[in-house]
Amino acid sequence: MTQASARRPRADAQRNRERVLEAAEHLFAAMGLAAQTDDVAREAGVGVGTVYRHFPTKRLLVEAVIARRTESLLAAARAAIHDPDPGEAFRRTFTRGAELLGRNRAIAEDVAGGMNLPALPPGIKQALFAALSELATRAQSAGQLRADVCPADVVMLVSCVAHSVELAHRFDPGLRRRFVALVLDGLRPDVATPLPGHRLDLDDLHRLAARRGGH
Amino acid sequence: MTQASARRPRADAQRNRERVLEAAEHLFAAMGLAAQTDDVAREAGVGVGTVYRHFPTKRLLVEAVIARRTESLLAAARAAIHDPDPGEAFRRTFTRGAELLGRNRAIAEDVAGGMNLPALPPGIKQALFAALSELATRAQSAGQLRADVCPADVVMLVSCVAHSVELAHRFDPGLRRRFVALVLDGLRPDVATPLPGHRLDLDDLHRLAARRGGH
DNA sequence: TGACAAACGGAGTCGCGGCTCCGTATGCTT
DNA sequence: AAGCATACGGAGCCGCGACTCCGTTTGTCA
Repeated sequence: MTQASARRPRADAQRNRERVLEAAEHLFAAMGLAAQTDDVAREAGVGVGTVYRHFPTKRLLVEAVIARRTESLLAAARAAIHDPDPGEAFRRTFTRGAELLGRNRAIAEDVAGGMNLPALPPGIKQALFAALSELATRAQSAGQLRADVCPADVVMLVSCVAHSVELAHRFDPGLRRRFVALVLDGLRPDVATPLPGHRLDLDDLHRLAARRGGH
Repeated sequence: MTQASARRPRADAQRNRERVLEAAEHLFAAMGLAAQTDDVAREAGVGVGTVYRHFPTKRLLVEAVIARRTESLLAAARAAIHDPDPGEAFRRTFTRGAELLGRNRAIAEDVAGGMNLPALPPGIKQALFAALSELATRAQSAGQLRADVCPADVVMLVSCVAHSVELAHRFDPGLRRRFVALVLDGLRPDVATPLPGHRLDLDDLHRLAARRGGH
């Protein structure tokens, strides 16, 4: 068997890794994915080489940042599943997610542009979407969410909220909140002009993504 | 005064310009703005140099294509202003616009990512947004559209529809239609949880865009 | 039909941004 | 304190895609 792991990393390495993550969080939140690795390095007071040693790819750095910023939302979403008022639980979680997106441009861009499903092993994004779907289904059973939306619609709406974050950034911060309010109104069970087309769940979404991705 | 214009351009030049436009329309519709100028040239059976002689910039080529594909929608939008049923006129025009976006990936990307307001002299995009705002206002006066949405919201919704086109392309064509239906439901006057924040009209939007653009 | 302006083609340039390489510095262990 | 693995820095590389330049071709007009 191969000589396994890992004595504890050197102190400066650990410190620098933390600095890089913090710099990346700031820059990505403020400038989105357009922030360059060199900028992150400068902000962290570190050379580019160091950034790439800790995060061999820009994508990996981005995902590390997203993971850190998303954990508590995932916890909240999972807790909300047992809320006695499923409609409210869904709306609260949806809104809270929107606010996270509003606070971090890079996460918004990532969710808007990709929601690219083959993410990290832990798969926080998938977990979040799964929890949100669960919340939606419960709200539907309670008659507090229109019955004809499906998990794929919810994912799409989240992606559109992420898109509205970019617009809000470019024009007016208020736009995002107004959009979320409009969407939630459109999701009420009483309006409900039946939606065209067919329902898709998260698995269908994965399958379709894989097919198109494979070209 | 300077020697003014323009004897008629050479026959091959005219022919090539047309070929380039047509190739660009096909490629941009199918692959979005990711289609490269070299591809357009190849598809047109022409050298890159020729493309750049007729359209000195990729952006100018894109805008020429958009202008061609958008004219008839603008005419329809303007005609709809005099429709006796303003609610229906708004919804029909909104839907028709969404379908145009669904048919042309590049236009969708352009509307989603930029809706960058300083466009060509004719300013087709502005004209379209103006007409759509007018339609919305009339629908509101007739009590067929919630009173608290404003022109900026409508522009944002269009941009989000454009975004949903990308998702539809990547996952399932049905997603766009479902999104449009959801949004139109959210715009009905009877639901109307009041929207947060303040109203913005198109001029505000221009002003804000200019301020941010100037950094 | 000759001559010349107009147009063509496409190899090459250029800027950008992600990433690598390697000579130097530094923390840890003995 | 010496030695070595680990980590650092940042100049430079490389691929990509928009755009240019110039030698060649072609339409037009006298």
